[in-house]
Parts: sequence; structure tokens; C-alpha cells
Amino acid sequence: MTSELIPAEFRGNLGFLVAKAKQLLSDELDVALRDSGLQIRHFAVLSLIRRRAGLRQTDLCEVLGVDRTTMVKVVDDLEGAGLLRREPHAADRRAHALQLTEAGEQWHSRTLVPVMDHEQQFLAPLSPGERALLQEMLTRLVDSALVRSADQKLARHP
Amino acid sequence: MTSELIPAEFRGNLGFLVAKAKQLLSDELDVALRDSGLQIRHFAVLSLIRRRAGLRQTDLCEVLGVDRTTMVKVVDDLEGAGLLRREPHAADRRAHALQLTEAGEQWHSRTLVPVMDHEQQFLAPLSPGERALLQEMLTRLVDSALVRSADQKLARHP
DNA sequence: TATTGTTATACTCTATAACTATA
DNA sequence: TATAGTTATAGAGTATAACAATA
Repeated sequence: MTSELIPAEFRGNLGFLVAKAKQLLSDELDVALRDSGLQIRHFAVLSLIRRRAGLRQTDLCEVLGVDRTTMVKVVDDLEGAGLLRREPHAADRRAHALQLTEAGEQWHSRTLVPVMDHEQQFLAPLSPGERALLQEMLTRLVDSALVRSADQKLARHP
Repeated sequence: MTSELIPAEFRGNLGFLVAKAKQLLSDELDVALRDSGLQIRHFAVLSLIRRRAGLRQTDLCEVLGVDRTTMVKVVDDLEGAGLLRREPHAADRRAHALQLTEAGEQWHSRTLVPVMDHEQQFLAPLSPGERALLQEMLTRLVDSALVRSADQKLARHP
């Protein structure tokens, strides 16, 4: 395997490869969403609420790794587009229980198709077995790094 | 392999896994650089110039995927820290030939140690064979996506 | 006291436009 | 005409601080 597009200095460099992979995959997914005016982030939020209706905004922050002040804007965007609703939370009157609207449900399933297509295009150089292996290895790496990250936070606030 | 930290909705999601891997690896590498006040980007620039002395700023832009106005600041930072010099370019008087200083050479080789350590820590969950396989698969994916990206640019400017 | 959501605000990052000096 | 580097500037994205309501 000899790449002519990746500089020789960075061919064996995991950081460079992961960062580039992220950038290029994001670019391709942006294409799939370009008509909607929304971003991957909005799609991810709808994906989560679709499966777990009633989540709070802070629940989403934890998963997506953004501040709650940032999440306000994301939820504003989605509510403004009519794709979700902030409803009163049954157990906590401070919080909002987020719910997909019918339009949100439709937009999500409609958008899932081009998103999956672009992901498949990105993965085209790998065989089905390799794709499964890549996914499994990335899961292991991310899981392990999340554990380390959580440990460090606990160490700072004992 | 069952992860408790990755939400079920995103476990099979390549985009999520790649983005998280990038974020977590970046965070760990930032720790390795925290004392210097510099970023991975600065380290990457020095890595390139070290191997290919005399590169222009625009050469770096292409590899790192940033605009030339952004690169000015990065080179300013490195020059301000005394790690590289802008020298006159022998073949083009508009351009700068970038050269590492002695301090730049030393900082790079000194910083390489913690950077590699943190990368190894990140890769710890994988066996040596798996690491090689991951690197090879990511190289294939990035290479293929770079070709598509270049094709699309050519199609827009025929 | 701590937490949820919100606003206002400041900071960072980035690219576009316009300039100069070259090619 | 086009390109290398620079500056000024505007836009996006993000987090910190402070607040009200509630736990």
C-alpha cells in the first residue's frame, strides 16, 4: 500500500490519519445534509431522541461532548425547523423532555438514506469483514479512552 | 465486545466513532504539549520542515488543509518561539524558505517522546498486528477520500 | 447547595477581501 | 494574469459568568 497523497512523514502517523479521516468523512456527510441547512450534530440529536424520547438537553450534552449553552442553540435550531418539541418533564420541572415531531421523524428517516450512502462510499475501499473489524477496533479504542478521561475527571474532583 | 460508555444508537456508527476517536486522541496529545503552549499543528509543521527544509508556507497549507492566512499565524507562533526561521527562498523571491532553528530541532525531538507515549497509550487496547492493520485501513480510506475530493475540485474547475 | 435551562458576552478559530511584491 | 505572503475584518463556534426556577 503506497499512498501518493499522504505525505511520507505522516503515513505512519495515527493522529494525522484519524484527524484526516474525520475531516474527510465529515465533509462527505455535509454533502448529504447540504439541502437541509442542518448539520451532523442535529441529525445525531434526532437519532438519540428518536430512540429515547424524553431525554433532557444535558443528557445530549454528555454524549455529544458539548456545553449545555451550546446545546441550547442546537435544540433551538431543531425546534425552529419544527423537527422536535420541548415538552415539560414529568419528573423535573426545571428540565425539558425532548420529543420528535412527526416532521422530525420523517426528516430523520428520509435523511438516513443519503447519510448511509455517503458512509458506504467512504467505506468502499474496505471489504465487509474489514469494515466490521475497523468498527470493533475503533469501539475498543474509544471505550478505553473514555474510561481514561472519566478517571482523570474523578482524580481532579475526588 | 459490549461498550457501556458509547450510546447504543452510535455503537455501529462510523462517523461517531471516528469523530470521538479524533477528539479523544487530540485531547491526550494536548496533554503532551500543554507545557509548551503550542498545539499538534505546530508540532506537525516542525515535523514536515525537519524532513524537508526550505518548504514554503503554502506547501504546509496543502498538507494540513488550512488557508494560507491561517498558516501565517502558525508560522508566526513558531518563529516567535524561536523554533523556526523565515529565510529568503532561492528560487522565488515572493516566498519564504522555512528552516528549523537549533532550538526547533531540540524541541521537536524532545516533544516527540511524550507525543509518542500518548499515542501508544491510546493504542494500548490493540495488539501490534491490529495496530498495523488499523493504520493500513485508515491509509486506504483517507487516500481514497482524498482522490474523490480532488476529483470533485477538478469537476468544479474544469 | 446543586442543577436545568437561558442569556449576554468574550474568546478562539477560520476564511474572504484587498493589498504588495513578485512571477 | 497569477501567485506568495500579509493584514484587516467578519463570521462561526465555543465556553464562562450570571441569572431564574427548581431540586
